[in-house]
Amino acid sequence: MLGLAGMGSENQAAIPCGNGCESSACTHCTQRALVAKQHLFTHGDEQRYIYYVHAGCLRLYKTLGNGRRQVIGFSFAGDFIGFGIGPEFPYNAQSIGRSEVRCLPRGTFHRLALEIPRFAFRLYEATTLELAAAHDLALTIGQRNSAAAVASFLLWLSRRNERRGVEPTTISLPMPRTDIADYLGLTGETVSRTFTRLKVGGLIRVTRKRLVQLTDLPALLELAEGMAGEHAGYRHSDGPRRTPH
Amino acid sequence: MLGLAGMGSENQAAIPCGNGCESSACTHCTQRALVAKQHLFTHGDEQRYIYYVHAGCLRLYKTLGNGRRQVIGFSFAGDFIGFGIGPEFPYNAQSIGRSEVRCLPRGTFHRLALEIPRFAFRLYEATTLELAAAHDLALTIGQRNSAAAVASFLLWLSRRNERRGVEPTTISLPMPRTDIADYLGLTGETVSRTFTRLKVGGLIRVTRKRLVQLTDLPALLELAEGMAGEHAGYRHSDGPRRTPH
DNA sequence: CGACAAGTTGATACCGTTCAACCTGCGTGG
DNA sequence: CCACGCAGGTTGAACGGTATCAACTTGTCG
Repeated sequence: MLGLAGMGSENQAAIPCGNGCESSACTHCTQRALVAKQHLFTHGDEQRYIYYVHAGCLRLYKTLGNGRRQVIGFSFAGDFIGFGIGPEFPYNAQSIGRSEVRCLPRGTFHRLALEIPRFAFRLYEATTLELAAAHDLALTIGQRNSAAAVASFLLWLSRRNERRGVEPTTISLPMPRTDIADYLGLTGETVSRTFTRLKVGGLIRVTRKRLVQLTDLPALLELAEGMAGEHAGYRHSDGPRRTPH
Repeated sequence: MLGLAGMGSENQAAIPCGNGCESSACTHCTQRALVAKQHLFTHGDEQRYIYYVHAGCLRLYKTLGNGRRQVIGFSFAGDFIGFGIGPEFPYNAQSIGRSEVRCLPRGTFHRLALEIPRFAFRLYEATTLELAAAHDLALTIGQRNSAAAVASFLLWLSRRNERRGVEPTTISLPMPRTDIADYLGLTGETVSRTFTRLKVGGLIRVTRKRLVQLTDLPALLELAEGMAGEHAGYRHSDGPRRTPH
């Protein structure tokens, strides 16, 4: 019903729009193609549409007055962007490479929500999943060290693959290192260094810079929880420490 | 209508329950009194109720395998706790001091949502506000240094006061320093040091440890945005630096 | 009052940042 | 087709903000 079937991502709300976006909400939708680094919208823009990513990948981010940037999420094909009720977008959405989005007029979207309870309930559900993802992000940024943060990032993408029936140990990273860094509250250099340490530790294998193979999932899981045991491949530097961070 | 009037907090969804919780959702609600440090629920508990904080203050937090804790929010009187659709709570809710909550059976809550579109839409709105707060938290933890983080925390409480018609320059902190620390991704010691630096800088005045007066809002706003100008009271240590953090 | 939790302050260590140099890969245009 | 250019990525050295550990002070509640 409604063409809003299930959820896909835990990061961006994902309500697959059926085969080709033929849901009732999509009746009057327009398309938009974006080139690399082009913004779909920026912080403060009037919220006119809710977007559905048909192809490509976007980064969602907020900035501070001094220019520092926090990536708050990535939107992949099949994800929705722009749930929210304020008059303006509270963050920026920018295409990473080339991408294609469908624009659903906010008005009809919300009218449907008020007419059809199940529809509104689905919006509630979807937002709830995004909220859980945002809480996980806070946990990662605030409490995980660089290794744990990168590990949990990779595992997140792995679980995402799994949910979509894709091989969960081979991961493609559409985004540059700096995006991963600004997502995890680190710098590009630190992310790069962490990748190589995971690599020499035998936990991952990197090919073509945007392709990663997870070769030791149990170790990655332990790392992500901050339980960097002595047994497995990865050891932080030299000598054990009390409480790393 | 419905007894669900407006929003109160940007942190926890706040739909004031009217005067005394006489909304239709509250028809069969039960009460629960909590003492200091008592948990309302913990991570993994079955989600049976949605809670309404009638008095007191709770901390919501998640933990890592190694024991590190991330506070993801504070729930004050008038806030709701426990929106979400999964079978289990994805975080812990613990009373800070003494508090009192009303328990709304999740089933009737969701049944109402499916029967009454406006109700479901309100849930969607409320969750959306929580999501924005979670994104702000990620920005704070990931990109603000300790001074900026504490400043934005105080300003958040100030705005909260303002919205409730309370004096926005006098702030009470029901939570201990360690909670603020785990909320901002810092340690209690760092929070304490930051408070005293703000104090000697003349930006705040601290009385009785849980009461703060904001004596220089413009400077706090600049600090929170990372634009620690040379003019105002607060200067980080000695000598200017390129990009602090 | 007395005990214990919470908060402050100090000394030191270190993880991640910063700055810088270099490498790599890919798209563009001569 | 190769040369060039440049963004993205890696690696190194040094600095510094924050964590850690520890001692002490303050506040609070029974």
